[in-house]
Amino acid sequence: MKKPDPPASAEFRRVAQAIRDRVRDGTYKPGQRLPAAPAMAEELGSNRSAVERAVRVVAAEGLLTTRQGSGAYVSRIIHSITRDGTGRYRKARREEAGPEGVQARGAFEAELRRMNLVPRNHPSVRREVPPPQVAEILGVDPNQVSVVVRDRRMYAAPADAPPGDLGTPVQIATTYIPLDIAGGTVLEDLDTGAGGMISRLAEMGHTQVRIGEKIKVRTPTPEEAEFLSLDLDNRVCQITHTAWTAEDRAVEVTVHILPASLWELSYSWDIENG
Amino acid sequence: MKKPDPPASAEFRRVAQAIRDRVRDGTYKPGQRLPAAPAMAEELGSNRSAVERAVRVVAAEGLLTTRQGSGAYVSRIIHSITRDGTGRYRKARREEAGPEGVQARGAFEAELRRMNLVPRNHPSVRREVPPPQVAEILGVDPNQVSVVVRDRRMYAAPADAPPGDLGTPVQIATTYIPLDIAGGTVLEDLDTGAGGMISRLAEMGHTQVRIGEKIKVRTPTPEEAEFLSLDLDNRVCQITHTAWTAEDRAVEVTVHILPASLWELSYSWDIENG
DNA sequence: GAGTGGTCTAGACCACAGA
DNA sequence: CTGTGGTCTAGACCACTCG
Repeated sequence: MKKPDPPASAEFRRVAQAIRDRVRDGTYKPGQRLPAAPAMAEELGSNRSAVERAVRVVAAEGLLTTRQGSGAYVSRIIHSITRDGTGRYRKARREEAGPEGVQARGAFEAELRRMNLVPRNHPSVRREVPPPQVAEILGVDPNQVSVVVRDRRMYAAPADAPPGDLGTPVQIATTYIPLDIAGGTVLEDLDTGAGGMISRLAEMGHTQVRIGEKIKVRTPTPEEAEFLSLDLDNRVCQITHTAWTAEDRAVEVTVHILPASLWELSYSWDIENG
Repeated sequence: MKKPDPPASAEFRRVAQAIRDRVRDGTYKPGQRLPAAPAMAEELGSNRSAVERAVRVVAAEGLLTTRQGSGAYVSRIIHSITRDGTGRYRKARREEAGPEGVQARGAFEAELRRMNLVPRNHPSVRREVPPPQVAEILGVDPNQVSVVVRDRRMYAAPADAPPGDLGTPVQIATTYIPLDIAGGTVLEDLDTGAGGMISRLAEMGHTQVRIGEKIKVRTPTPEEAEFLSLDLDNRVCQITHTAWTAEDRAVEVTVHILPASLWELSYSWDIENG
């Protein structure tokens, strides 16, 4: 049954909306493969080009992921995960956190459990030449190996997934600490112990008293797109997180890369009335 | 001089990068019209379809704006404006703020001035039935006219622009206040006086002591796209800002809609070490 | 009315996935 | 090897802007 009648203004948007609707109402379920483009074109009374373009649009919004040669799939996570920026920095919460520190746990984990998912982590540690903006914040040499880099790739896996299944990549968190602070300490170990980095830094005399976060929305780099299985025209939130000591020294910078469609960011604070 | 040699994987991406480069290096200046698609195709050794698609991609990133029948233009603002979420809520700053309150002034204005721009404002006030999520936060009836709505459309104009030229739309801010608080008060006037809404609310016994903001990145609605002159596949940040009193009553919700490519968000706070 | 971007069509080739 | 998405091509029509 063709449908050539309407003046066809923005046919691909009509198809895109049909796809969104089917994802939202569960006709297409998370993880499921969509019908091939020609089939869907037939079904919707359209043509392959329009369907391809529609899929591109919806994929850029984060609802679909395409894999060349294989098909278009509904994203496994189609609702937002909340990242509570401020709430995580309370001592009570920090003490109950696991080895990988505050960021990986607490609210984030609870958030995922509500979706029947569990967090997985792939940490790594190395020494490196810092990116220029990070070097500037930390006040270290941008041309030398002057920072310890703690890299965490974070996933969300179905609660019943086998240990080998990492699940969906949801975040890249890269922490930079000046080499003269972290070099040769437990901060170069994968496991930093109870309370994580923040507690260790405090024990070394670098107690954090103030946090700043800057948020920028942009397209992912090819590497980010690859790891997060995003299209190049998706969007990521880049959060540059900086921790200062009472002496106003920046002791830690963490850059978080989050698929923008996957997350909701939350901050809260008291007003100074003095 | 054609360039048909390379296997042409993602020709439109090559063209898109060429356009980005020319915007970044000033070959195409802010506000300037780009060459027509066929001309640009010739110049870059490409074809109209590839150029159109490339323009679409770069426009979705916020660097270009297209006007059907007229042309593609470099966006007037191609660098980020910073919105400091937390810094604006200090009493010192509030007292020096103008009539439209904290949000419209302070850091935002300073930020713009550095780009040789000045803020312009189009406020309006009315009573309305609140959107469901707002009604839930404020605890008011979602089916009745139960809130006062203060709407501000914000622009950035060149410093030397005539008064008639509003400049580039940069933000929509919609504030909702329960009718039983704001009804019949100065909060229904366009000008709320020195210190703005926050000070007036405090004087009425609704002192704000805690702020929460939730940030979501999404595609704009057609109406938002229209006002902000965005394409439908751009992105906006939707910031839902809530203010609570000491009695834990939400007295004000403001929804900010910002073109994501135009803004950088910033938050900072002290860590509780108690 | 001429020029512009927006869209659609139809067909073609490629790279990749997976049986 | 077949089917898939990704892309390119070339031409066509439309809606809109602007002189």
